[in-house]
Amino acid sequence: MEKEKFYITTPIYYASGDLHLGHCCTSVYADALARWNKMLGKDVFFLTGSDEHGQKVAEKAEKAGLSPKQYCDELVKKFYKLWEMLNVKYDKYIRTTDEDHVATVQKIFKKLYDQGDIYLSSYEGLYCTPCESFWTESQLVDGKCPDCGREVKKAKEEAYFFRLSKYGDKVKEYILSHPDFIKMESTKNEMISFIDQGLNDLCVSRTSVKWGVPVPFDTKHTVYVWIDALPNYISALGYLSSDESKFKKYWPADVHLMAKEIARFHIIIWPAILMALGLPLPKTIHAHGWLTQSGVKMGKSLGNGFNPYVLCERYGVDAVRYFLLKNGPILGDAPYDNETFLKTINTDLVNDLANLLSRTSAMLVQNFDGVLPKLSANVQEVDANLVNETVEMKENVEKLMQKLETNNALSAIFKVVRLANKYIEDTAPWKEKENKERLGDILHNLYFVLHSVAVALLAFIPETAQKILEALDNKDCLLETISKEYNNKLCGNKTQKTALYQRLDIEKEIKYLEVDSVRETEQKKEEKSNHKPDITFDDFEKLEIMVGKILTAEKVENADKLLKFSVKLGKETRTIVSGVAMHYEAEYMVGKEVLVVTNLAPRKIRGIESQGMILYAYTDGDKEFCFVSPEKEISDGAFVG
RNA sequence: CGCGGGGUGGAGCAGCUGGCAGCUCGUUGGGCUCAUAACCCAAAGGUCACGAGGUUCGAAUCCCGUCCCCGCAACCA
Repeated sequence: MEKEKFYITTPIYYASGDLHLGHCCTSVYADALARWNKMLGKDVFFLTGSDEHGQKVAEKAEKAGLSPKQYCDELVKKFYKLWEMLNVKYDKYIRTTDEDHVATVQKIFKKLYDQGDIYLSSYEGLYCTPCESFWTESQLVDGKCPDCGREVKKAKEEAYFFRLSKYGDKVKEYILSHPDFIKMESTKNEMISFIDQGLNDLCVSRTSVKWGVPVPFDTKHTVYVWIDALPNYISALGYLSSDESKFKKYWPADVHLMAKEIARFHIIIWPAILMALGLPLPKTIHAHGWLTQSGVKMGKSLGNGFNPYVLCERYGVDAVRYFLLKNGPILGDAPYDNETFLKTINTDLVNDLANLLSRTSAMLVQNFDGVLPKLSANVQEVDANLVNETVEMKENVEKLMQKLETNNALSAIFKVVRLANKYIEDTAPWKEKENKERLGDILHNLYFVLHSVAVALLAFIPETAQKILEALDNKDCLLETISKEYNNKLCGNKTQKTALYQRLDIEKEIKYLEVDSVRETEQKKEEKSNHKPDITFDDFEKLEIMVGKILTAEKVENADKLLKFSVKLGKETRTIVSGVAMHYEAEYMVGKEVLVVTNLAPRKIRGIESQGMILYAYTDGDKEFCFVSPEKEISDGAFVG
């Protein structure tokens, strides 16, 4: 009989910078699910990889003085290293620069074009010639290119489009008729309402981006991310290649795992592409939440991602894996902070698990020279309860893993660890030194629990689980061993006294980690402190800055951030709109003296003409923010220079 | 009326296909000595945002209204 298959994927991470703890969360999560399903005897295929095309990668490479491919090659080495470090054991690592992937993408593109699902049209927007970039109205700064500050002009670019609009209803219908398709109810609602807003056809090629897969029949275009990155899930299996055996075996995917910000692409665009190709859709898409710090998403763009390399090196892989699988954002968002991380490790892994092994192994060594005695026939109620709970644990974990809930599965396992610690209190083995049979039974049952727990943990924290099995001198690692029958026949293994983890000095470690993150943010600051280019005195002279007195202030309707001021500047009074509603109450501003740039070209904001700009002082991300006032009261209309 | 998520003991969360309010940490008191100052027990602590609102024999859980937080969108000279 053929084995049941299980195909699980992570997203292919974008190769434009280092990975952070959030990426680790997805990958470790996927790894645990893959390992678990292997233990269930399934034929598992676990795919991960990297997305290496696009403008951003090309730019990064240029800055580093490398070709895009060289740049990716270097960066991807770090990715490999991270997954190796975290014991993420994938079956295939796909890179979008792989030749066979490129070939598949081109075939897909052609196929969709030939059948009319991709068509040539034009993309209209505002174009900056030197930067070779299109911008939308709202991206412009001062009506000019946000990158270089130069004029943009309306331009049309020839581009290929995918008929997404044609598939919206079908995708929606599919979502509604397949309750397991999207794990998270909230995500499901969001996606449906997104579809209901109406879908536009999707631009799937660029002529302005050179670093990408060339459109096979029109090579001045490159394939844009949708048709390049998303099909990795099937190109990795050899779809449309000379050998489709893997594709036939593993597709459709059982689980696509990802963080929620890319849910939309996987739930709407990807299924539409698959439908166009006439392929079955993945069974489950699970878009998990984010690790957050004080409510903010943790990521490289914010410069506050905690360094997974540091955490692994100092506390061990399994500490990180355990934390991510237990406290990570398996469903909604989850807060991360160093203290919670350290406490979780100390409490669960050290105090509960490692200590259980320590005390059990110590007693076995002291009283039986480590050799596990046979179970007697005198089973007491406490014994039976403990064994039953352990066997039940296996069933619970199986159910929870079926639902992809590693956090609850781990809770179920550690519940048994606690029960075992309690069992020791209840049976007080140290009082049974004279009664070898009873003492033997107690330790035997504890041994069984430890063994069962270790087996159950193999998917989650494999290194630790393996160490426990070694300490127990036991090589059986099948889930079937978590049973009464197995317990009954256990005996003879020679346990060694083992300390799995050292207790962490939390205060000391917090300091260590803080120092580390301070170091990191300082580096980031330095990188960011690029000053603007020098200007001449003449340039400066062009500015007219005056002291103004705020006469009235009110909130602008339908805009969260805007306040509308009337500002007295000597004889004249002007209307100025400013984006500070998040920082100041309107009433508070009335009567204040502020500095105003008075010769800035007027601009309409939300229908109101703003005739100048009020100056503010602020730090990165507006963490500190204030307006600038003269040191003492001075007549409004006074010049600043 | 833009879209969406959320408001549960000091902290972080679960419960939300309705039936005595639960978990981890923290706090207080006690126990044990096999174990890594670990482990075990007990206690305190919540009118489950608000509405003397609706449905129901019964609501944290379903419906309605209000307030507040957080994302996205809009907007930021």
